[in-house]
Amino acid sequence: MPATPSSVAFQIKLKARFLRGFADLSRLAILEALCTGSLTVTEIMTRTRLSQSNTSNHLACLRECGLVTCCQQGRYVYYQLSDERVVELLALVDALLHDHAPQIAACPHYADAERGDL
Amino acid sequence: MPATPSSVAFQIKLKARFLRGFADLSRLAILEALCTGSLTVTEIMTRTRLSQSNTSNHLACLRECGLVTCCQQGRYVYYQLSDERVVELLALVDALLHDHAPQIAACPHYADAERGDL
DNA sequence: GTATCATATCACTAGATAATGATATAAGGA
DNA sequence: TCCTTATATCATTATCTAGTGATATGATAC
Repeated sequence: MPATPSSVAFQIKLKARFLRGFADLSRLAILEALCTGSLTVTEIMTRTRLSQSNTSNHLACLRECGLVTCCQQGRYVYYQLSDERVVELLALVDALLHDHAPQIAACPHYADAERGDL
Repeated sequence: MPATPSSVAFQIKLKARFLRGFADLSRLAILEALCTGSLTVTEIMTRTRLSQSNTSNHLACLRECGLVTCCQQGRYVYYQLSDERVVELLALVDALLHDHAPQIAACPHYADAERGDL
């Protein structure tokens, strides 16, 4: 089944990729930080406590998938969300999460599962 | 930084997990299929073209994270979305995707990147 | 022009996770 | 009861991807 650009399969593939932008702890932390406005890479690093190269790699990923945009000013690069609907989406997830949090917290299928902190 | 249940870090972790439910090609295909109504496991298998055990494993994942619910009827198990807001969320992603599809399609950071089908 | 700061790039590795295959369970139907 | 169908479980494997460390680039300050 080679996915052609217009096929349903291809659309779902794109959607999965897009959602993967949100589905990582580090990238999500970056996106949440950017919800309050634009930040430099260093500011993002300190807020998320990610290493420099890790932050930069994730930002590249988010940039290439169109979730964030950036503009250089002097030696600083400011990043911001590319679309206000990203905030909307995160808010919707929050609302959904509110009702399902206990189940998700208890889900054993994740490597980051920590029974201890519940 | 041990994430306590109430901490911001913990909330982001839960959110990332929740979003991972959507961020896989197979699970997303299952969720999309269920947007039209409840289906048996076999029906899901044929629509998504996933193997039996793979389908079952993903359904377990979705079930445990509260994204779908199921009810057994005879020897069939019917699955459905647990919350209409899941449909809403997928629609919002569609809208966002509409504007960012070319970028995402061209993003080289994914293993499933197929330059050929663009 | 040299040192330093801010950021990007990239190969590599460790760790996470999706897919497979074998097996188990449980409900009808013959 | 035995066979088949529908689904679940689980260990193993194959694959993917996040994180690291080294290095590169480019801007400003001295």
